[in-house]
Amino acid sequence: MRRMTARPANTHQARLLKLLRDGGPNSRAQLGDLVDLSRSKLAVEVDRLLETGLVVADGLAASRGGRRSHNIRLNPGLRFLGVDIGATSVDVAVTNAELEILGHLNQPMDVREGPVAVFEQVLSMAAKLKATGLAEGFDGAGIGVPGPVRFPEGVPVAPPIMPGWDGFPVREALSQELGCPVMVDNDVNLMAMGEQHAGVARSVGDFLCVKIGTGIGCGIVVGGGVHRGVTGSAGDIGHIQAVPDGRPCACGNRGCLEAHFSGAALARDAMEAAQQGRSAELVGRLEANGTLTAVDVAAAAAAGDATALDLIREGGNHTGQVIAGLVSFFNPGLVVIGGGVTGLGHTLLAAIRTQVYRQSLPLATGNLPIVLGELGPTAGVIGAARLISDHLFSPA
Amino acid sequence: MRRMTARPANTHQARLLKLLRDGGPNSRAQLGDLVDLSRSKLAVEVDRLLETGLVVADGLAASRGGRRSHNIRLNPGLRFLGVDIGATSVDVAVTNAELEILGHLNQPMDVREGPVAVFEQVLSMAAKLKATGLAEGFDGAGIGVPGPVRFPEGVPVAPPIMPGWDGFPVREALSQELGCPVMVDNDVNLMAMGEQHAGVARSVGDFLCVKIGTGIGCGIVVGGGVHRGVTGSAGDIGHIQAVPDGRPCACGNRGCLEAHFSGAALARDAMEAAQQGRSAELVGRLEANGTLTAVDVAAAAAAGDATALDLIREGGNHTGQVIAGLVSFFNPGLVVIGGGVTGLGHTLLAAIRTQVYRQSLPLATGNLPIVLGELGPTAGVIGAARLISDHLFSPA
DNA sequence: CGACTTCTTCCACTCACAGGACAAAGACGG
DNA sequence: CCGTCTTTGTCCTGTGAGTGGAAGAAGTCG
Repeated sequence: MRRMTARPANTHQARLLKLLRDGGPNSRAQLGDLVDLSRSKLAVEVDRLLETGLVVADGLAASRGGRRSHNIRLNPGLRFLGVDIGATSVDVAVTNAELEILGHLNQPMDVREGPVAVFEQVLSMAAKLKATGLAEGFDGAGIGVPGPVRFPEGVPVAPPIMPGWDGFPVREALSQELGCPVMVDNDVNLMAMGEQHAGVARSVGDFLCVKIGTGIGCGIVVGGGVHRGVTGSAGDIGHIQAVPDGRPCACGNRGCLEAHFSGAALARDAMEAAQQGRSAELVGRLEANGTLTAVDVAAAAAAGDATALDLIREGGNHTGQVIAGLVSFFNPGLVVIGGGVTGLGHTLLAAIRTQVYRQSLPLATGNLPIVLGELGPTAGVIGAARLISDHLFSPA
Repeated sequence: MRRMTARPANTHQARLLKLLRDGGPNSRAQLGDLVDLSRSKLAVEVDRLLETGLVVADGLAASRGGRRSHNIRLNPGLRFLGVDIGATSVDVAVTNAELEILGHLNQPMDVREGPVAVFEQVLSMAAKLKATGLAEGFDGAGIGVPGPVRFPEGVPVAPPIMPGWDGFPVREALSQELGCPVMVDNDVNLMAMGEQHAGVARSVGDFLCVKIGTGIGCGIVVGGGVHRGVTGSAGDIGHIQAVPDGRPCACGNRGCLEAHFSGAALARDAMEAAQQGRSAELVGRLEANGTLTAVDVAAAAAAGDATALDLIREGGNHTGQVIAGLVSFFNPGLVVIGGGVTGLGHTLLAAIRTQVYRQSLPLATGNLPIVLGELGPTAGVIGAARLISDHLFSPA
């Protein structure tokens, strides 16, 4: 199949495409109700979109009491590739133009192996998805990396946990390999966009999305759009001081949030507790696997292990304290907690909530939901697909 | 003089008005270079603006090598009132349409006397300014209050330091009294707008403006616009925890930034130091005045008093620590420090800078200026004038 | 089967705007 | 002082976007 290179010619077409993406197939008549255009104008723009092949006619809609309207949908052959590169694993998914996931692969991998090795992996995963017949090619790809990105160019800048990626032309390289447009962003921002598109943050204009994985980051959505900051490092809350004169952190300071709570810190704490014999549950798991990760802590907590619960609670307290500050500062309408450690679930959430509700002022917390992300590991890839579709569904 | 009630009829007119406000009088020809409009279109819109009286012709411009162009300027009779209600004083200023201050009054006053008393004061100050012949009436007024505001309605909500103002219809009441449109905002947001319009933040799209007065607040500018948060309490950083288990704060928590550093806290610390005889300078000032304020500390520091300098440094450290967190989170392009205690000047600034540059990551601080505000006590009133002019110079 | 709805297309009309032609006003060299 | 060139302002017409009415197409419902 030939890939679509068409782009909407004007804002009306862009608007229609986004309506069809977010609301699914729709009849011409209903589209007319949604956009404020005359029937004639609407017909012209829809016809042009049909010509470009971006949308297709799709039978007749149910009658609303008179003549039946024709259905319109985004071309069902359109395919986006969503890539979410985490610190320790890679997610690749294929979506249709409505950003529904058609196929999804996950593979453990260390980003520190460098861009070349990771790209090889990503491309082979993409090829595997293609081989299942889900796609014959991609109309666009979004990719998230665990570090700051100079957004317009799609290039990571000074990423602490992924040395070797600094300045690597991710966007250009991937675009070359895949032969389609590519957009690059921080993985946390993509998670926020994912939850905004298809998760708990639908219809919220200002919210924070805290991702607790190997590190800790925060997606900031202001007025419906992601705030990236002047150098692309906005949301980098892992190195906010949570404990004065606390533990040393890889960044050179002491007491950073990330040093006290994150997937990595939690694993370290669990190892320590096990070695000191403070938890039979953790000792057992250490002996079984030879090492411990955040997943083990989650399992131990689920089994009622007091030490594991304490670790999670303490981490939640630290995280909650930092979030409380951000809530006072930013006054969001929603806080989403996500990332690899959501398995820690309600113990973590409860600790965070307690801190935030205690420390922030009532006006800011009064009507502030603090919830777990809804999409789990798919948030990132959906956000990635959303990123590239936002780009492609905008006038050239 | 009859007041202008006209508003721009379309975005082109709004654009022209803002250009004339921010860039001063200009020739028709130069305006043509600045806005991307055909000469015919420009002429039509300028003519319409002349008809409404919002702008006036103003002689001939210098020749650019051919026929001389006609100058256009905002009606020099337009008058805006800028009101900045602080915790302990009130500023009222009259500006022309270019937001230049024509007259400015400042009066000590406690907001806790309530809205009725404060309004009486404000109106009498406005009348005094009118009496000097600066204005015969006002075309609009902006007003800042030291607490959260439900912006669209112009009503304070749950303001901690100004009980009695909760829900008071500031906008409506003042509009009634003055007979002109009024907009209300948080005083810190107005300070940010002031520095953005005429101060250090010109041409910066994303910045933070930290105001240290009786309390501490922070104006947040994102993409050129003020971020107010979902309940209007964004920027309320005074109650972020700066010292775990620190001093008790009026809000019920412990260790809030405001409890450790602010005009009020500084005065208290100085009193304590004087009573313990730790500083001859402060003791002298206490005996002379019967009490001590932040101004005394500033004076003592300027005289080289070690205790005063220590107090300022310690406060700066706490403030800097909080700001460091915000910088990591928000990644601004500039941080402005302002408010009543700018008299503490470079001692304070140095302490803040040290903390921020030490604690935040290089990518965020690499090219981040941290500077004192340029406008001092006029930032608020200029911001207030800017607020209402933005409103009036937008299509109705 | 006929009256009423709803949807789509067609067409004439309005309106915003661009851009060229031309006149007005000044600069500048001779 | 005069002619030529440049810049500015005005007038006018062409074009393309967009609206809204009319009429036809397709259905529903009693």
